[in-house]
Amino acid sequence: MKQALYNARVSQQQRTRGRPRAFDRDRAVLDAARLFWRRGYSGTSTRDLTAALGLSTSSLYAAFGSKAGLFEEAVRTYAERYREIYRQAVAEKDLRTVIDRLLIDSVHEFTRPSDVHPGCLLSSAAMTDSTSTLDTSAYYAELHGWNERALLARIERAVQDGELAAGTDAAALTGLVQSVVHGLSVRANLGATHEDLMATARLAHELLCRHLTASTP
Amino acid sequence: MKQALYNARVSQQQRTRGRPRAFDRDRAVLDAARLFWRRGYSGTSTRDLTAALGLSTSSLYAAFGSKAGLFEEAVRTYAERYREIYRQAVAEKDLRTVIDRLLIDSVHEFTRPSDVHPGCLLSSAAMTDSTSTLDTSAYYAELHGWNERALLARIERAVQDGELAAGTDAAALTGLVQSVVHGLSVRANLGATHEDLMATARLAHELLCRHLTASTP
DNA sequence: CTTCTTCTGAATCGTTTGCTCCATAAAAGG
DNA sequence: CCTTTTATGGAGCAAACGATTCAGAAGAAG
Repeated sequence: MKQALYNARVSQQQRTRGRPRAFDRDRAVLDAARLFWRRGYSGTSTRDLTAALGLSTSSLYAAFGSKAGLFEEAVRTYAERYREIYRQAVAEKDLRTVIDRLLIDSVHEFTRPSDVHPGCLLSSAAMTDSTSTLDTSAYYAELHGWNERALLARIERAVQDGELAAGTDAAALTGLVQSVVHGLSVRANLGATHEDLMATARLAHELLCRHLTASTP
Repeated sequence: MKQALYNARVSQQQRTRGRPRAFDRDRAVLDAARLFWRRGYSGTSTRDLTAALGLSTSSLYAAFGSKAGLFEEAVRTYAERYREIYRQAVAEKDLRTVIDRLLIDSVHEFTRPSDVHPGCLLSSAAMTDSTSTLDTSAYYAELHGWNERALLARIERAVQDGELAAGTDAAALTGLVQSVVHGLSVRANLGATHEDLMATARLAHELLCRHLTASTP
C-alpha cells in the first residue's frame, strides 16, 4: 500500500534518512487547496500545480502520490477547520452563545484576509470530482451531515434541559441556522465584504434569539 | 462573426432552407446544463456531451460553435429563471408576501423533481470557468448583484412608504434574506428534502415577519 | 427535375492531460 | 570512506482533450 507512505509523514517530520524535502509540505497543501478552490479539480492541471507550488512533477508525485491524492489531502485539511468551528460552537454553555459563535466564527473563516478568494472551499470543490479516489460529493455531504447533527443534538439538548420550550421544532431551527451559515459562505464567495456578512450574522442572531425568548416557557 | 449565427436561431425556429436539425436544441441545452452542473465545465468533455445529448461532434459545433458557447447558453438560460423569481417576488404588494414568495419559489426551483441533482446550477458552474469566453464568475456575481439590488430597492421602498419603521436597516435585512435563499440552494445541493427546505423557509418567513412587525411604527 | 443550403457521421489533427522513468543530488548509517 | 535512502529535475509516453475537415444526406427553393 503506497498511499500509507504519503500519509505517514505528517507535518511534524522527524529526521529520516535520505535527501530532505526542499519545500514546505503543509504550505504546498494550502496553496494547492486555493488553486483547486478557484478552478475546480478538473480545471487545475498538474502543470498549474507544479508552477504555482514551485516544484517539479516528480516532487509532487513523490510527496502526494497523485493529483487526486493532493486534492484529497487539501480537502480533508480544510474540512477539519469547518468541523472545528461546529465542535467549538456546540460546546458553549447557553444556546444563544452557540448560535452567536457559529455565525461569527463562520464569517471570520469565510473572509480570512490571507485567502484571496473567500468562502467555503468545499462547496466549490465538491462539484468537480471526476475520477478522484475520494468521492468528494459524498465526503462533503458527510461532513456537513456531521456538523448538522452536532448542532441538532445541541438544540435538542437545550429543549430537554428546559432552555427552550418543549414544543420547539429543533429540526427546523437547525435547518434555518445551517441555511444562514451556508448562505454566508456563498455570499462571501460572491464578494460580500466582511462588514456585510457581520451585519447579516448579527441580525440573524438577533432574530433567532428573539425567537428563542418567545419560545421560552 | 460566426457566433451571431448560433444565437440568431432562437427556440422559435422558423422554417429555413437546408436540412432540418435532427435534435431538439432547447432540450440539448437543458441536458448540457445538467451535465455541466454535476461535473463542472472542465470536468465535462465534449465526448461526454455528445454521448449524453445523443448527437455527433459536428452537430454540436454547428449548433453552438464551441463547448464554451454551449456552456454560455446553458448558464444564461438557467440564469433567467433565477432572475424571474426575484422579478416576480419584488412585484408583490406587501413586503411579507415578497419575502414569502421569494423563499417558497426558491425552494421549489431548487428541488424540481425533473432535476436529478437539485440546487442552483450557477453556484457550482461559476467556479470552473477556465478559458471560457464567458467570465462565469463575473456573470454570476452580476446576476446575483441584480437580484440583490432588486430586493434591496423593494425593501427601501417599503421603508419609504411607511410599511416599515424609518430606522430599519434595509441593507442588513436584504443580506439576511439573500443568505437564507443561498443557504437553501446549498442545502438542496447537499440532499436536503423538499420538506426540510420548506420548513426552513416557513420558519425564516415567520421570524422575518415578526421582526418587521416589531419594527413597524 | 436541379440547385442551394444546411445538417450529419467519421476520421483525424495538434495540443494538453496525468503520470512515469531515470540519471543525479543530498542527506544518514555503517 | 562507501552504502543506503530519499528527493529533485527533465525528458517523454499513452491517452484524452477541443476542435476541424470533408464527403454525403436531407429538406427547401426555383
